[in-house]
Amino acid sequence: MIKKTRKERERAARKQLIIDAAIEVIKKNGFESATMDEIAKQAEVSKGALYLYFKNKASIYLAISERGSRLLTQSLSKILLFELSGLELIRKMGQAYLKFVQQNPIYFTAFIYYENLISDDELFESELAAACEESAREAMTYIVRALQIGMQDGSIKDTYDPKELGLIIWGASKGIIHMAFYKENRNHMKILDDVDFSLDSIINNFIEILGTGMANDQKS
Amino acid sequence: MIKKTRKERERAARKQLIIDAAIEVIKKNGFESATMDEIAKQAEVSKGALYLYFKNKASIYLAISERGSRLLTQSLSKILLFELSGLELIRKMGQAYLKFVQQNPIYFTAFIYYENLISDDELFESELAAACEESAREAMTYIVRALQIGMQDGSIKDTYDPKELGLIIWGASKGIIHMAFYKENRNHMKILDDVDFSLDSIINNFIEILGTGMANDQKS
Amino acid sequence: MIKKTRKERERAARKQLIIDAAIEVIKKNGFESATMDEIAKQAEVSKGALYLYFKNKASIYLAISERGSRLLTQSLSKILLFELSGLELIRKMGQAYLKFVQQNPIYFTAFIYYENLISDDELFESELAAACEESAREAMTYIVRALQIGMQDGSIKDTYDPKELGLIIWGASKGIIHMAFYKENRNHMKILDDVDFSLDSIINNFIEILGTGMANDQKS
Amino acid sequence: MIKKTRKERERAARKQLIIDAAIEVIKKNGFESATMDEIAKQAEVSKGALYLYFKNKASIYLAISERGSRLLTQSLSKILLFELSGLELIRKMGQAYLKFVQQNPIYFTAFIYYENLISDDELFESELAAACEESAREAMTYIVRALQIGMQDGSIKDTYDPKELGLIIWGASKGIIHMAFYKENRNHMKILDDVDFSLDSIINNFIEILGTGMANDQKS
DNA sequence: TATGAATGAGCCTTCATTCAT
DNA sequence: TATGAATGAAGGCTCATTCAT
Repeated sequence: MIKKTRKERERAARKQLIIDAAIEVIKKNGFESATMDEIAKQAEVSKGALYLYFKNKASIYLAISERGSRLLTQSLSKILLFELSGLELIRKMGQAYLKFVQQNPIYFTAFIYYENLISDDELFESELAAACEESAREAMTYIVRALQIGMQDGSIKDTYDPKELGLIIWGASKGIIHMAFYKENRNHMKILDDVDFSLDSIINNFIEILGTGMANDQKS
Repeated sequence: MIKKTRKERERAARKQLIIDAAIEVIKKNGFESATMDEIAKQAEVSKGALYLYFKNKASIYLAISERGSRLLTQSLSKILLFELSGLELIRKMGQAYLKFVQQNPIYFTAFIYYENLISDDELFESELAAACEESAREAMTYIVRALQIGMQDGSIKDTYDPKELGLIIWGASKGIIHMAFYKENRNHMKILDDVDFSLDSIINNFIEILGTGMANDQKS
Repeated sequence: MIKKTRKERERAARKQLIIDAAIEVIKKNGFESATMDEIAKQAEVSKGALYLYFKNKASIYLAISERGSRLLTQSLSKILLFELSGLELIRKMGQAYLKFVQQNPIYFTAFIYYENLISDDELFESELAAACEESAREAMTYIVRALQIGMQDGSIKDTYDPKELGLIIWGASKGIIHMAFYKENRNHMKILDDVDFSLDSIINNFIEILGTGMANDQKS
Repeated sequence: MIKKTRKERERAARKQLIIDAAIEVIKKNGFESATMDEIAKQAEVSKGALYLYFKNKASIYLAISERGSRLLTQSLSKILLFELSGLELIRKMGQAYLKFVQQNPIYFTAFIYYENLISDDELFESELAAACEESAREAMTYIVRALQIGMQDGSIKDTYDPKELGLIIWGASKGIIHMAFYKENRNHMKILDDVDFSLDSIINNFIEILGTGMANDQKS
């Protein structure tokens, strides 16, 4: 029994090493130009071995996405442990998202690439894709939970459906962070150069706006 | 002089035809699988001619992005002509953005693809890339103008820097619309399946939240 | 001594199991697409074990041929036991050949494949190849015997050399049966579609022609 | 008009050159081990150019078969021009078949390989495959014609259906010649070593047997 | 300016065989 | 004897780009 479990562990560990290697290679040249040869070399493994652990190149990329989704979702899940108001939880989640993307830019790129990959039906029906979707749904649930908490503790309006609100926050945050991400990692996107504010400032202001609105005097 | 100008006009027209053809091809199979052969055939032009008008394949893709940026920016520019409050202008701009993406999904995909392309420095320094950036900056300016108008007419809080606020709106809208786009065009992204709300509802609510905030009773 | 013999018996038995497995795999997808992995799995044996019993993949294929040759030869050998005229024996042998191929199409395909394999000198000099050749020679001998019997009992002309005649019968039968085989097993070979006659009819007529000739009135 | 025709002629000529090259390569190492690289090198053409003229590796092989079928059929067709009895025509056709195979062994191997190739449906439905089938049918027709002539001039029994008889002759000849072919081209097939008779003798005797039968006194 | 045939580097994937355990 | 993970050479095919005409 133990023996089998050890084998499985080793196999899983090897898969992780390959994913690590793939990430390294992608960091250098991007997703499109990464080759199986390079990944194999980086992983110090034969090219054939890659196919022992992954069905094909796309599967490796999917696995990167899956790991990223999992890590991000884990990080969000821990925020719910804090004793904070719902609004504060949402704020913390936004910050966690930003931090995650800043520390793991490759995963964010993978998320974007993922959306291309799963146009392929076969891939879409794979276990890994299912895991990605499940992670995303889980992350979404944490956001909705925080919103529901906020609606109960009075920190968040209860005039919106929490699910729809969650979706809005999710999508908008992704957009903001995507923008922030490009500002930090590439030297293009000149629009961003006109504005000097730090990303943290932008994110914080974004969350504040989400909270209080940008309209003046909305009560009167 | 006139002769040369006519030649230039013809050349520009031919470029547009090639871009049209490329868009048609991409519509069928996506960016990654479009080939120069197909584009040439669709444009009813020889493959060699493609290189007479564009430096390489990436340039064609860049040109698609550029055209998309220009069209979107034009559409935003016209909104400033309306006699509306700043907040209303922003709302209208959001709706225009959504409409543009819904009617021209290919350009939106091109924007995303563009971000990949310009990792290549040589491309980044091209005229086309400059035009893209310029369009984006222009679009951004229209948003900032609308915000400034709103701050003057009192419909928008003046506690934020209009540029930063513009950036936030721009990024967040892009995120929301990206999400909406995938929900409409692909049948994956299971998170979205849990929520039934129409895109219009999501966008409108997003804009409303931007306007009024989602926090409850923040004055008291 | 006995111990060793048992080991040998077990080894031989295992070889047979592997051959069985290989045949099953080949039945599914043909010779060219059968892989050692599949054969090992089908044989419920490790891939490494395959190489304990056979030098390489070609050897397995050779072994299939060898078994086929042996079975066919056995079936021919039994015909000599009948108390029939030489001509009748030949007829019976032809029918036996047809029956064998119909019941064991895989062996027939293996014979054809075998002829490709033994282009490789190393393989050609193997024990298995020798066994194949020996079986074929044996089968040939049975045919020649039948012919000799026929020449003695007067049912077959003695104007031909029995060996040469045997060769002719052997080759021609193989051709007829090959054709018949393809007609049954594949849906191509459109020439065959123009003719409706049953295989049995063709074979029987072939044997009759061999016997009586197709020329008219050759005596007068 | 002429210009287009010339292009087409050049294209056809280039195709023939590639087929020539493929034949050369196959002569050296057999069908299975010939590679596109080698064929390209032999044809003094880039690998990519191969795919300009042929869809596939299989298509090249098919084209070899097609050329072989055409040549053989042409050679058979000319025999019908002779003023001979039907039986003599058949005999001449047999000899022509043998001569063809002796002079162009590669085509004969191609015929055998062809039967493997067209298991693939897509290939089977190709134009080239249709041409092969058509050639075979044409060859068959010539044989049947000769038989019909023989039945009219009294040189061949009219008790058989000419089509069925044609099929029998076709299949049997192929078998004999296949055997003869291996005897000449490979150094295996030890059965054949026991018999010293020349191929011509075997073929001639085969045709004679077909004509007169091997049975003694078949009238009584 | 226009053509499209030709190029050839490059990629993913397969699979027979080996070898440490 | 048995395993099966690992190897790595080999192969078919694609396609952006070039260049002779």
